[in-house]
Amino acid sequence: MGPTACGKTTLGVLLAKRYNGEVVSVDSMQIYRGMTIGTAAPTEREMDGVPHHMVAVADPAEQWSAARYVETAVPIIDDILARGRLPVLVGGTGLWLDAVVKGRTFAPGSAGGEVRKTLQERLKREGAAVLLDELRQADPEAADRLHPSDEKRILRALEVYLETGKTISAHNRETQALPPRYSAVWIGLQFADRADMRALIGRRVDRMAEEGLLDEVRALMSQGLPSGATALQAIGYKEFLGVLEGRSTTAEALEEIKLRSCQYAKRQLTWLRRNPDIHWIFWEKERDFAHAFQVSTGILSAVGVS
RNA sequence: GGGGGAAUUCCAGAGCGGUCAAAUGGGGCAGACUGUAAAUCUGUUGUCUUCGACUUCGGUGGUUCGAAUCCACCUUCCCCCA
Repeated sequence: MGPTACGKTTLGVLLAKRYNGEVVSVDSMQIYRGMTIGTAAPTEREMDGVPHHMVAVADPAEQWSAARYVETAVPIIDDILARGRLPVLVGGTGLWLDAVVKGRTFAPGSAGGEVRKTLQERLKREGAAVLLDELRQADPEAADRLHPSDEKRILRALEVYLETGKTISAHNRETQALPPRYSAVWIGLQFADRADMRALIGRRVDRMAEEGLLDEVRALMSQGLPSGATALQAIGYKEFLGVLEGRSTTAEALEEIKLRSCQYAKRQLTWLRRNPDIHWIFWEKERDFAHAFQVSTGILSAVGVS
């Protein structure tokens, strides 16, 4: 794992080939169909004959979530293991990665549910402070932990309580106590110098445009996506949508995409950095896959993977 | 050639004699994160070892107890008339 553009896809395939493995993508946007260019999803050629799972398996109009991902991916991973092969999880969506590997469960509560709808309306009408007070009655622990501006999480915490009668704090405690689902070897990629990462992201975004990102966005929109679709949260798509609608120029959109991508990469690093189990490989200037491959196999053989 | 306007901390942009190291936004940096996570939220951002001290608001002088704020000149940029 690692931030965008760090070379996860390539290294993943190399390792899968070496260890008789199959790649399982852990990426909240690559799961959607028709978003190959903008999410830098692996192409047929990049896959190089290695089976890939959880890439382009979902309708972009659908609402996927971490929980749904886990439900779907775990049987696939188990199947790979049952066939005596090695699952190589490749991805940069931190929450999803942790949820799969560490075996965490999510409290119920559906996105389209009544409870949420009601809460959303109340949030709009009464404000977050009121909901936070209410949460404090049921779950003072969560209320203390949450920032008053963190509307999303206040809402969710309250939702969990109303839906299940159990506080989200209690749920989190229980799920964190569960043993990890898999004993994974974590390998992380990142640039030693942030400027090099930025440069590469810049080049990659330019290439996306050349490869026809605008057409991809147009095709996606012609399917009539709901305006709130999760897929449209993807960087690159929302910006190019603005170009299609004449709100901005291509040049402006490209700058915006580069910026957002760099910021996203930074957030990914923040998430990953707190995982003490990750073996980090640092790129100096250019990405050197031969080197990374060598280091990775060294790490893997040290823990007995062959 | 004549007339007018502007120069502010990384950027944009407030401030228009004291309460200004200087609003606000952006960017940067750091952090959080459990059914939207490529999303969302938070902190911080002149220097120094804290109370605090010190150096900043194009440049140089001046007025004043006191200036980013007033005056003069200089430099650069913009606009208008020729």
